[in-house]
Amino acid sequence: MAVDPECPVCRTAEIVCAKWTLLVVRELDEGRSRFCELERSLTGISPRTLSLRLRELEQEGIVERQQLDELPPRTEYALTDKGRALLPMIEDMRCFGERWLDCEADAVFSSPSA
Amino acid sequence: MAVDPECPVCRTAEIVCAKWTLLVVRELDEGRSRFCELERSLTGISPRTLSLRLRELEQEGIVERQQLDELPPRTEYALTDKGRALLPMIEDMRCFGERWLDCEADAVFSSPSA
DNA sequence: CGCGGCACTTCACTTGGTAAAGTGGTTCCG
DNA sequence: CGGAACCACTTTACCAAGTGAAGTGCCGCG
Repeated sequence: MAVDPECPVCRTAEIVCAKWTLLVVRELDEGRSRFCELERSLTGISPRTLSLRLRELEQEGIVERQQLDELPPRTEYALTDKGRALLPMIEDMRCFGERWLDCEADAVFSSPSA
Repeated sequence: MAVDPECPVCRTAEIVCAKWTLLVVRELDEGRSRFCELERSLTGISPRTLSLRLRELEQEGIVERQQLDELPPRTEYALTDKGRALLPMIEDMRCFGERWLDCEADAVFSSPSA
């Protein structure tokens, strides 16, 4: 590719700048969630992309996949500590958006998680 | 696209997640710079992409273009206040990279290929 | 037994970034 | 004075990543 693989900013950017990544992290911060739940919250994401993203994030150790073997078998996803370490960026982005972009400051999404 | 245009995180993500954006912002934080200088610092960027990115960032009010009409006419780019408001994110990303990715903490740029 | 949900995958298409080359202006050098 | 080189890009052709729509295999439900 071209950007320095030694550079922490570049490396982080490659992870978090993939489309939807930050949004799934934010969604998962609200609590563990299943594929179809994420699909519903992230309106517009294609299942293919969600699947890819989840897999990448799992590989990176940012989310944890848990196969509950109930019947029918459910799959749940949750943030790891590493994943939670991304939250400050999301917070910064929210601040930036609220201050500099004309966003509804409170249209964060549904749910101010208790 | 699909992501909520009201959501400050989504809006900000759309801007900063375009490839190279954060890197040009970081570069510009070092001081105003010219096209070819940026081209050299951001090893691997194509002039087309740099041109596009600079234009977008200018439109967003994140960088300022200054045509000095010396001869030959030089063009300089610099961060605006809005642009500087992105720096905390970059800082967060550096922290994340240093803590969670195996990056040389100080190899910010040129690899010390001794 | 057919319908619907879940967790995906496959396919065809569009969009965004890339590499390589080109453009039109300038100054530098012999 | 001619040619090489620099600057700030643009143009072209190409490729990879994301999209929308549909499909798959598995299950449980009425």
